[in-house]
Amino acid sequence: MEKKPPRGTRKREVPLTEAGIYAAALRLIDADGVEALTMRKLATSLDANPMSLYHHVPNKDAVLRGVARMVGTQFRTVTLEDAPWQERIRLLATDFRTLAHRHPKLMAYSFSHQADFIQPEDPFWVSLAAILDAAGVPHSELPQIAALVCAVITGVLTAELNGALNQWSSLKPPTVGEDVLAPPDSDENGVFRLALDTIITGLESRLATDG
Amino acid sequence: MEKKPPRGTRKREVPLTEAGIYAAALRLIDADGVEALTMRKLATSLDANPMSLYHHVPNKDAVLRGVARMVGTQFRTVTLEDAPWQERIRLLATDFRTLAHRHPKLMAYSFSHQADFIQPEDPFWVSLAAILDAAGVPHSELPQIAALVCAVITGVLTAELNGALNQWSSLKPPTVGEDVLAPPDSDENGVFRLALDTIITGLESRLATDG
DNA sequence: ACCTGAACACCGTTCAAGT
DNA sequence: ACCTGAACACCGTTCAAGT
Repeated sequence: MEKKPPRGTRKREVPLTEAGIYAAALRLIDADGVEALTMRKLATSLDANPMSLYHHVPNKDAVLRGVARMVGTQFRTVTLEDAPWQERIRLLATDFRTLAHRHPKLMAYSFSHQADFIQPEDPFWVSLAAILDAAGVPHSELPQIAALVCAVITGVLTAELNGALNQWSSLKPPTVGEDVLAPPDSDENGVFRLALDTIITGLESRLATDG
Repeated sequence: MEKKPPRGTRKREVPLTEAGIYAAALRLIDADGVEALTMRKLATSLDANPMSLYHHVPNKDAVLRGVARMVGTQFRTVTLEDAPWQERIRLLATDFRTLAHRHPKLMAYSFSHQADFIQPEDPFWVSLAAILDAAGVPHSELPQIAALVCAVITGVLTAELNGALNQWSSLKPPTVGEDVLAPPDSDENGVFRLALDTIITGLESRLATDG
């Protein structure tokens, strides 16, 4: 048996690195939320002195941006060149949703606080542009249409992640009196798919009248 | 000329009240953002001791919720019973957008942090439910459809308020090389209206196939 | 009833000093 | 080059004491 060094002086097995700091921050965020992340707690979780972090990262905001970028990089989707664009956009959206569900606290934060979370070189944006192009969206309209799709997807996901979607869809229609109460946990999958189908149908009809 | 009392002991003309605290908080939020709001600064702006606030308000979170509720109460929209539901939903959305533009920092915060920001008795929700009912949405689907409309509107507004919409819609399509850069400030009005039109069209076609 | 000063347990970050 | 302790300028909130 080795003797454990006294608490607080235990040596790190791994040297402090930028990537290691982001990974530890992500663990804390997944567990307790972005607002509970503290440079001091982050350092403690790495067995480091709080001030040591500042040799690898300029400040807390950079940590949050770094974590968001790291997670964004993990996004993967398969490209189905031959499938209809409706199917492809559905797949893209659900793949993105899967990532959002893996790190809900971080993603909810990123959607609302980091306007540059989705970048032009990101696979999400590249795929989206390719799909809309394949669907026949004119180049002149493509940025606006892509922006609208992004906004709708992140908007519905935000509402889902923070519970608003669930609350709204359990409200009974206020005009009638004899309805039963909605089930305690209404189907969020359903509302997400509904939103997706609705904008896809809307885009379909826009493309039909254009061409 | 009256002699001003020395700095820091100037007497309040108005006694401290819950509503007065919310109003002062809103002024600070409009000016500097939610994250800059501090119980201590809030007290200073009211010429009060920081601790005096706690006799009218339980804590900072209650202040934020109170401010959000106060602003939410200000929402007004006219009811055009006779207009087609497409027109009515457009008007409801733009009225809501007007309110969001009046207090962008607070609304962006509320959308992402307060799942219960839109409540069942709020005029926004009541109007939305009435319009969808008039449009012929079956009662059984109404909560889900209303939730989807809420999520899309708040989602697009969030993206607009935090600048993401503008950034996304200025990205040039990544596949082509010879495009000119998008104009520095692309038309957000346009993207908002585009999103609105797209979900309205999507809903239209869903209602058509239902009936 | 309403207000207040002191205090507690935290923050992020700077800086001079150590190895 | 990397780490660290002390310190600074803040936070939200509790509590005992004042009027």
